[in-house]
Amino acid sequence: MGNPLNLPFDPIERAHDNWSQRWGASPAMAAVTSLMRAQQILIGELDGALKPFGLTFARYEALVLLTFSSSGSLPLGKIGERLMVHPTSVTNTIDRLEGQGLVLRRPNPDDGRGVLAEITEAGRGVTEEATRTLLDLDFGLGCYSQEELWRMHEMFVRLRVDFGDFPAPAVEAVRRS
Amino acid sequence: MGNPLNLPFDPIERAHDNWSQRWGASPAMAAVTSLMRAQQILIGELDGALKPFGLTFARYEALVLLTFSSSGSLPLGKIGERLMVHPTSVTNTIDRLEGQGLVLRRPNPDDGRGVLAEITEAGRGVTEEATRTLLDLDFGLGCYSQEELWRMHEMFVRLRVDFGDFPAPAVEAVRRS
DNA sequence: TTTAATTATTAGGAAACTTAACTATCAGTT
DNA sequence: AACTGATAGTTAAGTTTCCTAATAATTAAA
Repeated sequence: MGNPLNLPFDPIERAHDNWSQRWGASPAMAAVTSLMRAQQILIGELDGALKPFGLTFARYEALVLLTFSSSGSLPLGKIGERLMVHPTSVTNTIDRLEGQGLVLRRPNPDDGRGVLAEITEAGRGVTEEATRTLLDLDFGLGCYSQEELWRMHEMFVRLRVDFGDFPAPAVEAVRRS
Repeated sequence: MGNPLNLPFDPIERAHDNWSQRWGASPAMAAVTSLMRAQQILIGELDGALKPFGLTFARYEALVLLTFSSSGSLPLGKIGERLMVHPTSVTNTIDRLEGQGLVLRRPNPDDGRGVLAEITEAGRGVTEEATRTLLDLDFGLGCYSQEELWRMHEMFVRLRVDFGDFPAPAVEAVRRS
């Protein structure tokens, strides 16, 4: 359902109009509904673009994260923390990437309980190609200007801080607005 | 993973900083990543709030849609169209709601192939209660002002139009900004 | 040192999406 | 009137991500 709908009207606008008559205008209801749809569209777009590489956006993010590490490897727990996904999802993600030869598991020398995921050369290659593809796509957000994108990002920072992802950033970090 | 992360830093900001060093600043990358996280937080919040009613946000939306209809019933296909979900997901959603006694299936008198989902009295009651709960929650968006929420909504309208959900709205529809 | 916490995996299940095949029925054409 | 093609809904199999809970191994703290 990431596909074009081609409806003659905006179903969210119409839902909100009906909603207003019973419960009063709720910009929050309109915003949350259209945010959900936007996410659905974008994940469809990104996953579609990554399909030729055998990747999903989640798996792509894991690969990119590994390339950021100087050793090319990270404990699985760290990966989950950084990507904000559940430990069982990390296991699954790394399972797949390992099966594709883009990553390999090694015991963590610093922690006998732990496991490192290490990106392979093939993994690095795929990451580069996939990144070029996504950049060409503007990550699906080509209809926005740079300024709008930063504004959107900062809008979400507020939400994420509010829900306890991390402490409110220092003021200088909001310079780009 | 809709839970608070309580990290000492913003993992998305950090990822973007690393990203910038290799591929250059990409506000689109930052925006899409934080949008995904925002969606994850919000769906967790909404589903959590609806759990006491035995609902998910998707099932709640289906109920609300039915209450909007004068007859309290709609063909399943229409439901999928309005909620922008896949036909097989509609079948599943209505299966669940029917199992809970909130909805019942009837043959569509106007189309021998079709099926109507009709909301029950129990369904109407649950919808009212659930709605009050979500309104109290501001749909998880309590950290924004009304103006910001409309701006956010309109931002997503642009994306949705761009991806062919529906034709660009007339200018008067953007009056609230 | 005993206890408690952490790391990762496994298993079972929910929810939503995808593709594909299938039944019925409708609608347009010849 | 019959044939063809499209539509409505279901079913099935498989993917993804989440959840809870249990487990084994190891580490850290009391």
